[in-house]
Amino acid sequence: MKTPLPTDLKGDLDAIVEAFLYLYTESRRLTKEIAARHGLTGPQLTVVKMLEALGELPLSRLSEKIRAQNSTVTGIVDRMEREGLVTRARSAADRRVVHIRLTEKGAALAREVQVEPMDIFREALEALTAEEARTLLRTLRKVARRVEMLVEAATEAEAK
Amino acid sequence: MKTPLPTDLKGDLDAIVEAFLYLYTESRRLTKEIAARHGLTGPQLTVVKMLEALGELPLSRLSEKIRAQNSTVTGIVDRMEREGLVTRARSAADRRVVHIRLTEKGAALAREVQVEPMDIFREALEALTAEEARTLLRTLRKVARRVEMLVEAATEAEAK
DNA sequence: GCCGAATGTTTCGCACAGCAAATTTCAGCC
DNA sequence: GGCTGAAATTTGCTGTGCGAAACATTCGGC
Repeated sequence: MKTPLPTDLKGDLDAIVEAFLYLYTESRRLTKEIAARHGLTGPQLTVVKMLEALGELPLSRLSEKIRAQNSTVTGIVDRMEREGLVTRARSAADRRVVHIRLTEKGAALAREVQVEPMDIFREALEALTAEEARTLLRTLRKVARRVEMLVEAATEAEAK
Repeated sequence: MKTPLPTDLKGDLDAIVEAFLYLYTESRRLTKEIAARHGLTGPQLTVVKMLEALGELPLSRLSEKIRAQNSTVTGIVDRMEREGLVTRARSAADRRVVHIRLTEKGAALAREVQVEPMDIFREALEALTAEEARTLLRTLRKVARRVEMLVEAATEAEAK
């Protein structure tokens, strides 16, 4: 710690966590609302946008991207396929893998929903000055690096 | 804008969103993992810690705190009551309201799980200087206010 | 003191998310 | 060919989450 000032740093940290949680849950709630307006659920909107950005993807790749298990994603894709939003196609190169791709209907929907997840958050960020944004980014990155370290330490401790 | 530098502000904002999401999902994943280690789910751990900090709470108050509907919280409390972690008690003052309180078992569990939700995030925040923390807080608050405004604007537009 | 509105909670029905374990199909290797 | 491991799916289960409706209670007004 460079500046040990123990003033009411603790209070500040609590407040940061609170603000952070507010921002996240609110952004997420809105995303869900937008998704619902188009007959989608939150995760489904995420998938649609992911596929729009990256083109077709093996299911496993998709699972990694949205941080879920294959079996979970299988279910999500099932429901989306049922709605005619995506198609499955076995890979010619490796017939174990299944490529997920947007249908025309899915692609149209993706274009229609111009809002990306977390968009309201992004929009709110525009109230910041460039200076503030840069500082915020630097700070968040610092915190992120620290989280990474803590995570590593934790997983190592587990592999005791 | 004090510093109009429109350099690659957009890129910065994207990076902020990314870092933000990383921090959230990672913190949440860890919280869930810790909760699971003690036979709890994520929301249940949140409730336990909330009650530990605030004492008994009306169910509605609890719902607000964890940002969920009453009907959702009823379910969560049901399961926790089944496990003997909390009790319900009708208020004497207003017999409509139900106070949720930790049982001895619940309180013991709360003491045992010293980690609060988002704790790893909080821990990572300690890598910041007091100065940085204060700036971060100020910036997040600003963004939060902006989100609030956007939310209000959106809900008003809906009530057209 | 009664009535209608408001408040707090629960019930019900529903759909999705999410996981683990077991299974199937396939690729690559010896 | 037989083995091992990877990719995806199936199955079975639990929890989350919501909205609508039901219910009890309280409160405000008259």
